[in-house]
Amino acid sequence: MSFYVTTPIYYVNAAPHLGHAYSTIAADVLARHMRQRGEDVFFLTGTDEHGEPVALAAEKLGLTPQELVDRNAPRFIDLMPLLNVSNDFFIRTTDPEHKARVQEVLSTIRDNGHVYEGVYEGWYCPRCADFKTDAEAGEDHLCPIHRIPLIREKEDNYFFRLSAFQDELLALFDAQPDFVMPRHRYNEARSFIASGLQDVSLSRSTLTWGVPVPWDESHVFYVWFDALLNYYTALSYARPGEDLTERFWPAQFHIIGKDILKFHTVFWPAMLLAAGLPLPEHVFVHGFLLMRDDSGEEHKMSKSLGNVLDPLQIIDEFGTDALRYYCMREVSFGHDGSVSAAGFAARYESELANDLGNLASRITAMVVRYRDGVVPEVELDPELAAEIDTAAPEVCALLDAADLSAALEAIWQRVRHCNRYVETQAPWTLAKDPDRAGELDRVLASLAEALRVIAVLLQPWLPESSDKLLAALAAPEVDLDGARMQAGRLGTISRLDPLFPKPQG
RNA sequence: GCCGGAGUAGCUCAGUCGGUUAGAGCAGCGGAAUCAUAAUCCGCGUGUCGGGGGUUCGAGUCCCUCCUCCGGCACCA
Repeated sequence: MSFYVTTPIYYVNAAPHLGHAYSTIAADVLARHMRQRGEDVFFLTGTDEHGEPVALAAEKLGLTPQELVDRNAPRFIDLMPLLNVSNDFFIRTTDPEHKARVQEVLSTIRDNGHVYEGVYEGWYCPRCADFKTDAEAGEDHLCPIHRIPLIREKEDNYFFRLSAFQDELLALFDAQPDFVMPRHRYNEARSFIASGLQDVSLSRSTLTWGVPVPWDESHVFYVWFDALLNYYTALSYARPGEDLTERFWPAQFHIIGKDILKFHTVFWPAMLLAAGLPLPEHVFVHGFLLMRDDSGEEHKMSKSLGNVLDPLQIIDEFGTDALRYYCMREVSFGHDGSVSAAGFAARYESELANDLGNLASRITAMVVRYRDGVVPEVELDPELAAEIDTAAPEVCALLDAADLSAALEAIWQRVRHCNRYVETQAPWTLAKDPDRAGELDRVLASLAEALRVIAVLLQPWLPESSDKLLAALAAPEVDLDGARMQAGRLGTISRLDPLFPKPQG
């Protein structure tokens, strides 16, 4: 089966921050997991490069918009290997293939009768050269930036007949209760639709930085229509000479943040309906990571506070896996949650270093010490096997629902279980009594195998550490079929350097 | 204002269709062990499950009401 998962495309105007990393890591965990299951996976991320903010920023810097995006896009492209993200393609909405495809799809929507010419009327700031929302204009109709009076202006626009899709969207939501996840986001989206949909502008005539409207070159498409289509257009040109659309469309999961819910759960399905294209299966809306400073105050992430938990610094000091783990572990996926430097340090030390790192360390050390690294070929402890073997199906079920944090917790329960098993079996005691060599064989073999299974299960979250662990066990297979006791072959075990070394001091 | 979510141990949270003495992790206190990155394991909680009322043999779980916090109520990407 095919599995297509996407991240939002990131607006090139901002510098990459933890929020970008969060969405991307989440999608990567899903992609990696599905590959382990043998699915035909395509994982897309990219940058959103059109629209007014880019045009304005470029002007300020004395650059063309294209120069600006060419300068900024690499910051996001380079972020992917840094996070050890396994995306299959990186789309830029300035790609000529994307633009051509956007024009095609939107022309189809027009041919299908869902576009009309109209007049957009709103509060306009001559200094910003832009319309303000009613909320921004406020009751006094002043520009929130310049504090000057706004002018009631009109602009010729093409409109998308969003209102015509209200009933179809409601029917979609009723028929597919998991179209938007988690449930509270589904409610939010549905109530927005039920409250009544208005038509939306599809084009801008005051702006030139965008995809030209093919039937009227004096307009460019409003950036959201161009941006959303990336999920669809990318498949047509990601592989030169090959169109992957048939193979991967529709997507199984769009992973997005809650700030762009409306566009992905209302506009996007309506556009696809208008174009006669199949709809994605799930839009998963995650929450925000709130920064907690030393005084315990919570803040939404921003550039000025970005240094409270700097992802690049974490990667630098503790490695990519530590960042990936912390993001997926600390915050229940789908909810907002607090992150902090102190929280990171606590989880790194107690969970990565002490629970997992030390477990790997003690098991490999004992097999080397007591059996020269050779895992005895004996019957495994059925009780431990039963505990370990229930993990893979549990993880699969949880990840089918994109519950990334619960799945990780399910694995961690096995990590803790293994540490308890070591204590209750006390292999060091067995080792002192030659008559109990058989018992020791069984304990060591069971633990080594359990550790292998855990390493396979953790691969989507901790790809680097999982590889190291499996290398030390001389059992490199990561297919999920192997995530059962005695489903893999262990080679001669070698000593393992600490997976998560503690900072000195 | 309207709609939706949340309020459970010091902290972060789990509690599926209402059913046995309400759970986990962390932090704290006490102990055991020594294979291991001094890591691990065991034991220890008088929690008004936000307040009040109701339904029920039985409610954290359902209904009503009140309080507090958060989100949405559209063209900022």
